[in-house]
Amino acid sequence: MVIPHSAESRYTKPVLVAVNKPLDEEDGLEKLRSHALFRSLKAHDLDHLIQQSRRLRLGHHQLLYRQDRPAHHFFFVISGRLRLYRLDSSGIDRTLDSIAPGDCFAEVMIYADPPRYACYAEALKSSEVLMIPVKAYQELLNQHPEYAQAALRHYAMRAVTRFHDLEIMTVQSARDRLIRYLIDLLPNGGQESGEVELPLPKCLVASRLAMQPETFSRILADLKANGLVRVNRSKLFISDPQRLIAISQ
Amino acid sequence: MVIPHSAESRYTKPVLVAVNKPLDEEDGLEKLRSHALFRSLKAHDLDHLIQQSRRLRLGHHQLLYRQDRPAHHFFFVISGRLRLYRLDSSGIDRTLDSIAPGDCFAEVMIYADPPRYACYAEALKSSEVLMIPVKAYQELLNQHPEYAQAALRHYAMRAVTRFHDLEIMTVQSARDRLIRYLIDLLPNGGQESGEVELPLPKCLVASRLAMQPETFSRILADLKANGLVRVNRSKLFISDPQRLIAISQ
DNA sequence: TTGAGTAGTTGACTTAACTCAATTATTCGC
DNA sequence: GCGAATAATTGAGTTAAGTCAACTACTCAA
Repeated sequence: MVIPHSAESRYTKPVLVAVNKPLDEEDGLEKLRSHALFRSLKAHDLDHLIQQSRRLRLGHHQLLYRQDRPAHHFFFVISGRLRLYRLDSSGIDRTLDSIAPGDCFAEVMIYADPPRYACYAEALKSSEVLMIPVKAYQELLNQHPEYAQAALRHYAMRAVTRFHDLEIMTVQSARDRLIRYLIDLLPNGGQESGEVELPLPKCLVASRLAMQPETFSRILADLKANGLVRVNRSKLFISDPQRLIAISQ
Repeated sequence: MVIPHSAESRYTKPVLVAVNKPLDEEDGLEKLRSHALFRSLKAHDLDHLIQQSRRLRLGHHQLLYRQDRPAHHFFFVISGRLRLYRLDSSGIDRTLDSIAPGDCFAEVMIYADPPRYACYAEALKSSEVLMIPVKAYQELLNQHPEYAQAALRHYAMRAVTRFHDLEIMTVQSARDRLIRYLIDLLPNGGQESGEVELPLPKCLVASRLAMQPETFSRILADLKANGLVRVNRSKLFISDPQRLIAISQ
């Protein structure tokens, strides 16, 4: 599936707009402080890191960075939502992840010299991110090696998350992949009923799950017809996750 | 697909056999020294770590560790080959990775308390591994925080590798997933022709690529009939990777 | 508020991949 | 080296999911 807007953004230089207002509590400073990567940092060190960072505003569908370009920064999402995707030689767009406020991201091929981004990152709606220089963070780690522990744990966890994503994708039927994807969106891993919001537009969830939008739509319609989910735009109410899990086998 | 031997090993306590012979140059000590996680270590520190580790021999299909069990060790492969897989509630076995001599592994859910393995690990043939206590490695990092840099890079790279694996799995056609998998096995990323050896038996490569063994066999037969690959047991000769890439779009 | 463009749905038809079954190779322990 | 067990291949029939097309429902920007 070729997504028009991303094919277009491929040829658009990202013009990044800085926001000069400093980060305040309402802007997610609290979320930043409590992020796994930063919560072990002394206030003074975190402040210094923030001072070396820039706050950016991204418009709807605006490109933040490109696959294979040198990666001098990583990012913290203040507001909005982004998606990570890769393009292959035929221009097919594969959505691989979505990023919510409070997340920190940038898949970087760290052994390349210079390190390069492993994917494109694009805002799904108007968003704000904090652009943190890798160098500044590395200097901080050099000065305070005890901080590296948190970074190590963060990356180890990320590797396991991707490993889990990979497991879902080895499920052969489109229907079962979708069910497992929905269950994973539920807070307690499907122990109790709940409402989930799709982190991506439906056509991109379909891309993420290696199926056509039509197939996604039909599977969801079928689950709805069987009383397994109630659908309201991008919000899905799952009344009985266990029943959903049961039919996926 | 339920793989008989793994369903069986599920109920078999892994009886790990220690090898008392110390690691020597022929046993992959050189490979261990040059591994990304260890090459920055001073000889003395690495020796101490090895002394705290145990060398294990694994028989064909022997289970090394189980998903969700406490993870007190990680592993370095001296010889043989292992696979990582997960089992779901219906007993379906999903092969997610294979591990070769010289690799270091253990996907660990590090935020769990205690940390737990994120998958099963099993020897594909008789193998030897070095079982390294996580505690010993962590103590080493505490004493020499500069070593954490290497670990951080290793995990960051692992996350990117899994991200790339995920990308392949978002390819919708079984044929194209197989082609991309083969291209990735080639040394230069498909720039030049070469022979690749499947790191897993064909039925497990099929599982890894979310297809049936029959489908795998038919696709390979078709590629062979079109002169795109020459097949000799688990060795495949790919004479023109670019042509293979071209037909996968 | 309107209209253009994108996203989502549904139907009809086609095809890739699955399933089941039978047969042939391989592997590995004895 | 033999024989049982597992892995791989091939055929035939079925089905899930893709494709193409038409239509509807949003969204966003002028």
